Amino acid sequence: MAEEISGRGDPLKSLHLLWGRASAGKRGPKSKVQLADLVQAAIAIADAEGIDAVSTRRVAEAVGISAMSFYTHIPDKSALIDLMIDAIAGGPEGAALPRFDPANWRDNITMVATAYRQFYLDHPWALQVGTHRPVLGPNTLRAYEAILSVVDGLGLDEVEMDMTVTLITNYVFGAVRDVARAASVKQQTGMSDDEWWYAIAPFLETIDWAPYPVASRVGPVVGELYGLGDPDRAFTFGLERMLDGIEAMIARKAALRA
Amino acid sequence: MAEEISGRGDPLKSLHLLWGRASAGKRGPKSKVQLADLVQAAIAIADAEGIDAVSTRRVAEAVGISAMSFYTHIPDKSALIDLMIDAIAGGPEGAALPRFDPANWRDNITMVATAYRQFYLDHPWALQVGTHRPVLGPNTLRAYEAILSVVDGLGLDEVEMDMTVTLITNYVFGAVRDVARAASVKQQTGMSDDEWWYAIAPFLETIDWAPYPVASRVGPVVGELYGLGDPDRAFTFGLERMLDGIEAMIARKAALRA
DNA sequence: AATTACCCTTTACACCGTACAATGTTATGC
DNA sequence: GCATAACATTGTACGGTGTAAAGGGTAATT
Repeated sequence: MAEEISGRGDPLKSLHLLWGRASAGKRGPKSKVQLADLVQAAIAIADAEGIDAVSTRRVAEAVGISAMSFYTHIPDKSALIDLMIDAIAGGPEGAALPRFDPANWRDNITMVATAYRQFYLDHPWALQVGTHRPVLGPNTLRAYEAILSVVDGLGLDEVEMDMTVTLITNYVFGAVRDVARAASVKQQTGMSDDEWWYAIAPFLETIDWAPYPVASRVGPVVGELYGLGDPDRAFTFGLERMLDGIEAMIARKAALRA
Repeated sequence: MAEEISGRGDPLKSLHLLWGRASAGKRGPKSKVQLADLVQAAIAIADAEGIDAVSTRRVAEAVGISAMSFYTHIPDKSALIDLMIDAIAGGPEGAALPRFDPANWRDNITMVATAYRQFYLDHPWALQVGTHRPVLGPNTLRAYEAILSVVDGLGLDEVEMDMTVTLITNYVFGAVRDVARAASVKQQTGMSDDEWWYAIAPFLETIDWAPYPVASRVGPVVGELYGLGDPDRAFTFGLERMLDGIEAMIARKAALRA
């Protein structure tokens, strides 16, 4: 299994585990470990060494059970991934959602987008998990509720709200990918960005740049100022453009109503 | 190797292969296969069955050489991934870049963004490849040149141009992820979205939706109209918002100059 | 003719996810 | 009290992965 894909196994089994509806097991011997132990161990491994290091064998060993005992608690690896995703979506602890004042919608979106970005920066391995089919766990749902709330009360209809949320999450996902991946690539290759550029620089000088006039003009300027680019600044820049675009839509709808 | 990461092995080896500077081998017997044969075979497998199905053994077998013979041509799997990415970045055939008229910049960006999206839709496995460190092959560079060109001549400085390109590519990447992933998930699970929803629907009715008021209001409306959502419409919607945001920036800069 | 450089191959290792069967443990029904 | 059903845990095994190591064959160079 090369790529981790959430929602791969029997969806119902994952859902039952996500919502704590596992049958619990009355008859046999007590479990040596809890479901949450396995999930936390897996997250710890992923945070420390990346998602690649998370194998069923390693997780089982980490909590002190044998490789196959893992499957007593979790039906397959994709269910483990689902549980990991929902667990980290919970954030540090189940804090109540703040009340968002629509009047400050720009600040609200900025706050939510930044938090969403931080989520991925804290657990960059989550980027590598395919989440087309949403992990419908309690924490994931709460995150969706939060981001929907910040576009509520702006005069948008339901479909526009959903598409605006999609716009925001899509942008954040794309924007965080580079910076988070940087860490994981370095982890796996043991080579920093600077070392990498230094290694390939001599070769780049042998390339004929004539077919790439704009790139050869822009590239050096950007590189000199920011190295590989300043992810924080690029994120803020893109977010501002997006907010301006959303503002134009809100203004247009308000004008229509007047 | 669970996740494919480009630029993992010796960067110089990949670069030499990308630019056709491989030593070619004068002394020994003729190669039974060409480098391009291996790359094309790997792409065919990935297009048909996803990146997971691409293993060095299968690629070697597909072109008629033994498993280890693969390593005569390509130093390791990450180099193969690099070559695959650059090969598909070339598009159908090396067509010359169109001249972009800055006056039609909205159309230009739309065209490039749509083409970039189509690139991922044609080869969804490319989404799963970590590309933090760019694959600096000729075709990839040409694609970067193209997208930089459409933000050239708009009155932006080099850094703004780069960040605008980043904004666009980030959005497209995020936007295409869902729809492309849908195909790959279905491929791996053999379950369509409808089947999936049908399977989990009974469970969803047992959930207490009170903590998720906005989601439970928006979700059904969106779902009824579009099922899991209309990716094409969502893409266009987000792109329009982004263009509006870029337009505001261009106007502001023009006003400053006046 | 000898050497050298190169392509191809077989074998092997350590890892992966997990199917299967066996063994041990506990709460329940009689 | 005891048989039984339900459960947890375990070792073994299979087919897959990337690739290191070593050896055999072939063709151009010396």
